[in-house]
Amino acid sequence: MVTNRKPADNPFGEEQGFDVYSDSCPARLVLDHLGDKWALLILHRLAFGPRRFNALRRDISGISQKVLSQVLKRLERDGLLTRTVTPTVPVTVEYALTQMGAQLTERVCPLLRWAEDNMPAILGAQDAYDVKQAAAGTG
Amino acid sequence: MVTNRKPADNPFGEEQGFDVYSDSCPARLVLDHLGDKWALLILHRLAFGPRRFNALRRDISGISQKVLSQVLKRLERDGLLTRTVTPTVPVTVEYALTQMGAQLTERVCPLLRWAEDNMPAILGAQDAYDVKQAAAGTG
DNA sequence: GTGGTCTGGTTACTATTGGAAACCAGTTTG
DNA sequence: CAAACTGGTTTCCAATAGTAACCAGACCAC
Repeated sequence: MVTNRKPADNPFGEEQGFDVYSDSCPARLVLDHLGDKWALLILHRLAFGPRRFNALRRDISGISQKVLSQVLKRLERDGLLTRTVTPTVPVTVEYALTQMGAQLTERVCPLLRWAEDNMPAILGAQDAYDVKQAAAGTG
Repeated sequence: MVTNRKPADNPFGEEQGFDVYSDSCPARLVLDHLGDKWALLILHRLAFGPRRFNALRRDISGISQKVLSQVLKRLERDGLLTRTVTPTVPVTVEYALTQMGAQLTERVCPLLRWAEDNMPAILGAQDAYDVKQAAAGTG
């Protein structure tokens, strides 16, 4: 059941049948998966080209095997990447973006770039906020 | 302490000092917040213009007061949005994107648009995957 | 003046998830 | 036989997410 709510005050007017604001909309399912820093990092990393499990693990410092495994499985289920097992010895498993995954990643890259570029401003904002909060608590 | 690791096989060559792949990089902090479907939805919603607490709550079906409150606070701390309390009666609290938040949201919108546009393909992929998994389990 | 509604939250409590570390299985190397 | 590579799964605990209830101030109806 797809929702078709189109808010009257939506200046974008771009909805085409799916509405992420509705909790019954399947687009939320994607968002649930994207709402995951690891997924964003993995997609972005695979934009560099296909990559094997342990290579990804080493690339993305801080991710655990379990989580990497889980997220890769999710992304594969979503059709965003493919998992290719090559029966070499030891077995090698290569992950690569599908065309759909590549399209999505095109939208993800600017986001990560922005995050990298704007870190100083954000850290400054956090600092200012914390100072203000501390002052409010003190006074 | 900012990491400067620039993988040799990075075909983008776009890093400018921050590296989201490193767990010691502050850019991860942003990603931690973006890695949150609610944050993405809220930012996208505020792109439509300033909005009050309960308006957002009604817009984004499924979000609870607690989570909305938490995420708004986080985004405010990051300097992505402002919280303006107007001492009317009852008190009204308006949330609006900062310039920085608006910039980020520009990058978020294509993502949500893509999610909406590509739902059929993703649902199809999920279905195919599940069928394949079930068959593998049966056989 | 008592109850209900609006505003915008906070506070329990619980279910789900996230993450660190251990373990598994196959093969090669020492 | 042990170690290390491959790519995971399992176990356990802590953190988080979500549900529902409660709070506080001011308005309105009665």
